[in-house]
Formats: sequence, C-alpha cells, structure tokens
Amino acid sequence: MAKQKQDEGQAPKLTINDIARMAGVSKKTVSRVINRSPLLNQETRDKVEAIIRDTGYVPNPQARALALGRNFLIGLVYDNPNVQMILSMQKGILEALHGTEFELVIRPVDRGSNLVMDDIKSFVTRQRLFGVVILPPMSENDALARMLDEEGCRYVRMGSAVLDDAEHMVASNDREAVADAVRHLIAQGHRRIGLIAGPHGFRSAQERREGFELALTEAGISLPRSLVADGQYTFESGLSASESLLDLSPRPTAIFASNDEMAAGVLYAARLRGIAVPEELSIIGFDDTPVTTRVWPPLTTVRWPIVAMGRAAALKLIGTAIGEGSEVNEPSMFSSTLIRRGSVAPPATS
Amino acid sequence: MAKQKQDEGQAPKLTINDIARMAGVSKKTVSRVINRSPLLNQETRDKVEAIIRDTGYVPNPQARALALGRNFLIGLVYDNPNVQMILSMQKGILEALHGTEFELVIRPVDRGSNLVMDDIKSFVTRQRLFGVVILPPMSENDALARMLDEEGCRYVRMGSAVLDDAEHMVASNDREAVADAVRHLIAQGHRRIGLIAGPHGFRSAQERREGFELALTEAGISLPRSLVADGQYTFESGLSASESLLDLSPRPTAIFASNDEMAAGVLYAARLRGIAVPEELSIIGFDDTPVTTRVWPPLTTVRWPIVAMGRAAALKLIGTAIGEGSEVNEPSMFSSTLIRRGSVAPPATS
DNA sequence: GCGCTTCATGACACCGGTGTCCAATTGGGC
DNA sequence: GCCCAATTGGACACCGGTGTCATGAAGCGC
Repeated sequence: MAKQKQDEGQAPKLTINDIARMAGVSKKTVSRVINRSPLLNQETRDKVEAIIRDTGYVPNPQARALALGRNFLIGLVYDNPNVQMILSMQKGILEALHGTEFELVIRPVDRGSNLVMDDIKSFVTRQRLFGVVILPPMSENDALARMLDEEGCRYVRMGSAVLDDAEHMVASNDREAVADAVRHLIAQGHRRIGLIAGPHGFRSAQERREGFELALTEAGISLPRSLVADGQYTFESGLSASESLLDLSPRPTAIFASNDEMAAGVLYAARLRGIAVPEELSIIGFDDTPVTTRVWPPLTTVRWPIVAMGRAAALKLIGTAIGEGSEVNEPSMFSSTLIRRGSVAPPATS
Repeated sequence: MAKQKQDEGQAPKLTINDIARMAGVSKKTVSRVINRSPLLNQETRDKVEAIIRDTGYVPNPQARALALGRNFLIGLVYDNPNVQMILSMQKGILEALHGTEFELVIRPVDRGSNLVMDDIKSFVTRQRLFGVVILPPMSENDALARMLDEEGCRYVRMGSAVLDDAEHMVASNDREAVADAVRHLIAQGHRRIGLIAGPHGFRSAQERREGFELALTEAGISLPRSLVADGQYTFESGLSASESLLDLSPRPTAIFASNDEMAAGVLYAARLRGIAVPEELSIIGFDDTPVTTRVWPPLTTVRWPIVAMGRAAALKLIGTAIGEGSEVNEPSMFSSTLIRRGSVAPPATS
C-alpha cells in the first residue's frame, strides 16, 4: 500500500556526488563549501549553497565520522544517583546542541567499579566522541581527566567548585551558597544549627560543609560534633541521620541538609516525632528539586542553575567547533540563590 | 605529521587489516569472523578469534556504520514531561544495551510543534539509527509509526495499552491496574470516589479513566460528572483540580489521581483545607515515583515496571540483531501492582 | 583418474565523505 | 605580449569496514 516514491524519497539518497553533478563542480568543491573553506570563489560558493539548500542535502554523518576520525557526538558520563540533576543536565546540554549537528549519547557508569576507566576509555575511543561532559562526583577524578587528555578527547567537568584545571570546569559555588543559607538561619535567630553532611569523597559534600562552617565561624558560633551527622544524599539517609540530631537535648532549632532529599528525610523524621516545622524546627535543603514544593511545609532550599550549567558545558565543548568567538567566554562559574519557602522561621523563644 | 605515541596508542589504531595480516588471512575473512558468518572453517575462526582477543581489537563503529548504512545507535524519542519515567526508561534501556555495541542517543522533541515529524525523520535518517524507542504520548502517534516504517527504521512503542500493532508495542495494562486500585477503595467502603483524569489525548489518561469507571460499574456505583476533574499530570493541575472535588458537598471520601504528581497535589490541597488524610480523605496515585514516600502520609499508588519495560523494549529492538531466539519472546505486556502505603483508610462513618 | 558440486577464502569495488597534491585558470608586473 | 605568482578546481588515495563474485581446494560419484 505504501508506494515507494522515488521522487519524494530522494532526500535520504542524496550524496555529495549528486550535489557536485548538479552544481557542475567536483565533490571536493562541495566539501569545501560544507566545511567553510576560506579559499573558494564566492560565486561558486553561492551556487553550491543554493543547490544544497534547494535539495535539502545533508552530508552523511557516518562518512564524515570515518574520514574525519571524529564523530559529532557528545557523551554524557555520570555515576550520579541524583535523577533530577541528571535530567536537568541532559536538558541543558540538549538545549545547546539543538539545531547543531551534534547528538547526545548518555553513559551511566558504575561508581566504585574499577573497570570504570576502561569503560569510559573504550566509550570515547570507540565512538570517536567529539567530547564528553562529566558529572560529579566522577568529574572530580583527576586520573580520568588525564586519560581523556591522552586520548585527545575534549571534556568538561561539572563541579561544585573550581578545581585545578579551570579550563575544563563549569562550576557552581556551593560553599558560598550554603554559607548564605546558614547566614539566613542565623539572621532569624538560630544558634543551635545541625548539619547533615553529604557522603565522604564528594567534593560537593565537602564544599557545602565548609560553607556551613564558614557562616557559623563568622557569627562566632561554635559547632559541637554532635550537631553534625553524616548522610548519603538519599532520603533514607537523611531520615536516619536526623534521628541523632533530633534526639539531642537541647535539640537544634534548625537543620541544614546538604541536599533536598535528605531535607525531606528530616521533615519526615520531624513529623514522625510530632515536631512542628517550622515552628519548632527550621529546615533548609539544597538543589531545589520538585520535592521541595510537594511536601508540607514547602522547603526553603538553595537553587543552582543546573540547566544553564549544562548548556554552558555543551557550549564550551562545541564552541571551538562552531567557532563562535563570543560564546567562548561563557561564564564557567555559576552562583546559586536561596529560595525561601515555608520551612524556616525564627526559633521558638526558649 | 604529529608524532603520536605509537607504543601506547596502538589499541585505537588497530584495524581489520592489521588483524588480517597477523592472522595471515584476508580482511574479508576477519570480517566474517566478526559477523559470525556461518560459512567459515572452524579452525580459521578460532585462529582469528584468538588474535582478536589477544590484541583487544574492536571494529571501528563509524566504518561499519558507513558500509552497513546503519548505525549501532538506539534512539530514545520522547515528548513526555515526566522526568521520573524518562530516567527509569533510560535506565532500563541502558541495562539491556550494556555489554553490547549499542549506544543510546536521547532525543526529546517538542510536543505540539508541527515540525516534530520532520525532526524525528531527520534524526533517524541522518544518524542511520538502528532503531528507536518511543515514549508516550508520542508513541500513540500512528503517523509517526508509518513514517518510521517507510524509513525502514525499527521501533518500539511504549504504551499504556496494546495498540493495533502489537508487534511494535511494549505495554502496561493501566486499565486493569487502575480498576484494581479503585476496587481496593470500594472494598474499604468508599462509595463517593473522585477522579482526577489525565490530559485529553493521552492514551494512558483514557485507559486509567476507563479502569476507574470499570471498577465503579462493577460495584454498581454511579459516577456523577461532578466527581471527575481534569488534570494535566502536573502537581499544580492536581492541586487545582482537586479544589472543585473538595468543594463538593457531600465531599468525596476518596480520590484517585491519574498520576502521583497530581495525587501529591490532592494531598497538598487537603492539607491547605485541614482535611485529614487518610481519615477524612483517601488518596491513590499512579506511577510509584519517589514523591509518594516523601510526603506525609506516604501515598498508596500503582507501580508499573518502567525499568523492566525499558529493558524489554531495548531487547525487542536489538534482539533480532543479537539473534537470541529465546529473548525474542520477551513479554510485551506488563502488569502493575498496587502499593499500599498510608493514604487509604475506610471512610469516616457519616 | 575425471568432472562435478560444495565449501572456504580472497580480490575488488563500494559506502560517502575528506586530505593531498597537482593542473588549470587568472591576474598583475614588466 | 610574456612570464611568474596566486588562486581555484579536480583527480586520486584514503578512512575501515562490508557485499559481490570469482577462485582454489576438497568431497563425491562415475
């Protein structure tokens, strides 16, 4: 029933030879037009471009990849459990890639596996990726960066602070963001503030912790060990970590959780114990994920521009290829903002 | 002539010619080994395979793609706003692809744009994709399926019910799942049950609504129009849709929301009005997203095996290529389960 | 032992682009 | 008008695989 219309179906069959024949030039000339070679007669260029436009010809990416030894694919490598972040990153990167000839290939890897390096190496070399974006905490792996350098694969590392090679980084300033959030708590009158830290080995966890301590130090508030609990960035870990904090006497009047999932855990724990939020306990999270507005009360949190950072990372990667001098200076350091919702109030007068 | 370090960098430089030379055979023979051609002497095969194993040779995907006219890339096409679902699907597909030579390329498209078809068409033809997985509601687009057929691109459609071409479907049985959920409410004694429906034009919304009506009909319960509100699968729409339901007098004693986001909206609305859940209002959602356990009380919901379905879809796609006769009969219809949490209780005795 | 078929293997063109190098064309200086 | 230099275009090999077809070797009946 479906008749193969060759008049219509010629689009996918068009090759550079067809264009060359139609334009009355050699295929190499067409190639030059496509690749914007500078040594070309303007007339010829216009003629060929017109034909390309009229026919809707698109060069075969596979053939280009083979001849060039490089694909027009961007890889996204992550070993991160945070789905919201991953998807926002994907969104940002895809926004930047939209309208270009680049496609996004995603590649989650097994955190902890010692085959990770080989895995990523075969990924980038086999597919001859144009470049990769690496999400934290994998992005903090310097050996990986070295390997990518050796393989001649471009890369951008997302992070919570500018690491040594700023050239390859797109980062947020978690430390300052958290310090601001805690300053907010202090300004409300809180003095006994608990921290639920992120997992060891995560740079973001460290940065956020340092921001927390910074704000306290500024205000001359000491931080007893008992007010710090370790979490794993998961809801469950936040729930259990907050238990020890809520058992304290006197109880902290506020808790900063290093991400929203854990903050939701704190809120849950508070509800289980009948502790009123924010009247008896203020909570601040980090990430501004949707969960902050689903729970009651909605959580005050720190928002960092994930999508914009993803976009910046992709632009940084392909910028050199597109050759846009203006875009190259895309900011690589992004700042965050405190989003005030309903989980913070002055402490109850004791 | 850039001098590459040939000592270490020999792995990426190995070609089929090298292997052929080392094995003392022609490149074509090596090609036959790689492609498991049946007309080959076992001895030769073993010899070549040993060399391939020893050298760690991997065929260049770009060259294969060019020669074959087909890439070893799977595309994931979606116009869906549900991030949890998208990520779970990605997870399932990637699980199936892991260890194979396939990679996953993601492609969100603009719902509503009338360029969608062209966009997807150029995506699959340009990249010469091996196949695509299409997520709902885009998967319900028959014109898209026809186009893919014409382009000779394999595809699998994810859905909430088996559409006409079961051959290309991997589906859950939303209707029956919702009917079960509502039967549970009825068994608890509920008679005035409200429905927050999904957006028009979504097959899943229709299926879930039909399941809802089915259970009511079975129990001989009539469904006044006022008990049905329209939502958009978003938290906000659930919140506002539930307003009209909660304004009713008598008020429904239970509400089924067609997804968890909207169920969370109902819960939020109930809290704003001081309606106790589940004592005064029972709520059931659909999807079993993390939000169900973050809110209080945790939401009873319907869980469908998204990851397993993603895996099945990918296997269905590449099964023919891998040539695994056993896997071909992967089930294409998946059933869901009711997850009982804390948002359902018998209605208050009136 | 001969001619036949059957099977395993190899030579070669080809997929659709790109880089190299040289020929053809053009323009300028004298 | 001539020569040289600069500019443009094209022939050709090449990227690294695969398909087609032919060739050589082995197996078989006679």
